[in-house]
Amino acid sequence: MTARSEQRRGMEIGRPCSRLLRRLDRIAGLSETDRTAIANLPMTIRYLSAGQGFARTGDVAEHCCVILDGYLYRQKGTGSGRRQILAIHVAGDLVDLQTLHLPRFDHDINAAGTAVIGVIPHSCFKALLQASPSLNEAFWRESMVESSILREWIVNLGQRSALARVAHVICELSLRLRAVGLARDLVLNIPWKQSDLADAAGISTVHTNRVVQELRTMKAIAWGPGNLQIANWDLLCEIGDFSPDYLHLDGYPALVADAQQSAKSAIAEHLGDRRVSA
Amino acid sequence: MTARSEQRRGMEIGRPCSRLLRRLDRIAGLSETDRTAIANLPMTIRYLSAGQGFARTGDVAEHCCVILDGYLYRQKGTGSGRRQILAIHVAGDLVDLQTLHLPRFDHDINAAGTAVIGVIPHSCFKALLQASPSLNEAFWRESMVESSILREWIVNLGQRSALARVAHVICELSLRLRAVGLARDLVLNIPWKQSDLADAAGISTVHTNRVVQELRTMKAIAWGPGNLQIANWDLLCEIGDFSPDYLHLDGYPALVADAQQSAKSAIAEHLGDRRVSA
DNA sequence: CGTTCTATTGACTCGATTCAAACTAAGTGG
DNA sequence: CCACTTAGTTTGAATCGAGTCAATAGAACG
Repeated sequence: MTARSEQRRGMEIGRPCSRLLRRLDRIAGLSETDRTAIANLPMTIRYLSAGQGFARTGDVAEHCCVILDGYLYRQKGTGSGRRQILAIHVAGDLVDLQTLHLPRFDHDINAAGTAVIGVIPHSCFKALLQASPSLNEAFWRESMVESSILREWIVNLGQRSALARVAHVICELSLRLRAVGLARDLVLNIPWKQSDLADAAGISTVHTNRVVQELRTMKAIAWGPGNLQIANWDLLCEIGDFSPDYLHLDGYPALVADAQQSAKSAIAEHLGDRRVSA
Repeated sequence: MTARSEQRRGMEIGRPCSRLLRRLDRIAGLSETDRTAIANLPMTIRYLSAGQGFARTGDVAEHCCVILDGYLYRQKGTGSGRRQILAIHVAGDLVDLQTLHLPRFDHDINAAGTAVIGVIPHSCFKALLQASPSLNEAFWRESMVESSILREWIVNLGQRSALARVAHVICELSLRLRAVGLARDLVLNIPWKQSDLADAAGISTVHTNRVVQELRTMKAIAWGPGNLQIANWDLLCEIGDFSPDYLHLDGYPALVADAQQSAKSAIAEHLGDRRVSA
């Protein structure tokens, strides 16, 4: 574990649910009661090592979890031994709301890189939902947005070229991180291998490499070890046929505009290249 | 509109929610109160002509609907003018539960062939959910199963060959129909064009045609105008890498076994003649 | 300093797309 | 009843995007 990730981690643990709160608040508008209810949820902090499994197909869940730091991803294997990444979850995401109502897992959940999660028993969650109609509503919304993202992934995998798929995944990840206050400067901290990106985009590892190189050549991204910088947000969106509607970030008025601002300064700062004004 | 579909329709309208009830009951076990509550939902019957849109991207929904007869499908277009079918809904499905919590559509919903739906105002639905915890639970489950299906589609589009994709879609459709008492004999009444199947499987129309022919040659299916017969269920499942877990049909013990039975008798009865009577 | 994991490259192959044309079935109207 | 239309299916040929296999280059690690 690097010193940097330790530091990040320490920062986060101080206010475990801050990112979750921020999001729910923007989505549904929480009352003071709701906020304290969430803050007081009995939560066990758990550290996951890189790639460690959190749930496996067939498991019966008795807990939900909040991601405090790092990434979790869902994956499913095929009969022929391939795997597909189904969803990527970032800090502040509530993973496994669905197990409240469908406790048996039909896919795996793993950590991408090291991650810190807060584990909360189902019983507490159910009590919370019954007690607060507004939280109930907020969680419904979260679930529906998750479905919406799944649908966009279907479009991505079904209709777009390899280049567009990869660009799209990066755009989404970036915007979702910014929605919880991360990656403001368009630099994403990603512990992903290219093969992970490949399994998310449904293309081979080798081809992913070629696509990444092409995105680099186009000066749309810069990919260093452990972090990925978006060098040209507009261009990346165009390549990826990305439009943020499906994320339903209604509560984030200036987020997309922000992105363009940051993109411009990022380009000015880091590259000095002017390839696109579209 | 053919005489036959009129007849089917007439049958169905008599007990509008029977398929829905059947399903919810198996999923969650309904009380008598719940059953009457659902049966008494104020519902406007609406007939959709083939291909007619029910909702369009950007619409703000004030109703949910139950499919009484026929199929509805969700679709989304890309920037380059292609479209992807995101989900297929069959009789008994509750479409748009999500709009209760996320009223703005981020995709279109259309009828495949003619369809009959029951339209129910959001307000009535919300009242229902508040009044009955068990129905609330049942609808949560329905939503979660829908998500699970979306995830399987992601796997399908991301990792499987064209042949497998098409086979998989057919397997799923067949099993979901049987779960509401339709297509018992493995003959699916489908008003689909091959181009629809193509957009669901994320492959071109021409290639879909070749795949369909291959499935025919393998004696896995027989596809006549307006109906599709599964000639060899086991084979089709194998080709499509299909395993029904993700449908969470826990309440349907003998369904899959049934399928094999019906398959055998269906083959026995119909093998040889190609235009099967529904 | 070798071991190991990941990224990169090159050559070859193959599945799937595209374009274009022919064929079929089912209306439609004279 | 037949020519005309239209929608959908089927075929063929050419092309291309992406996969596979195999080897090399770097980076990280103990």
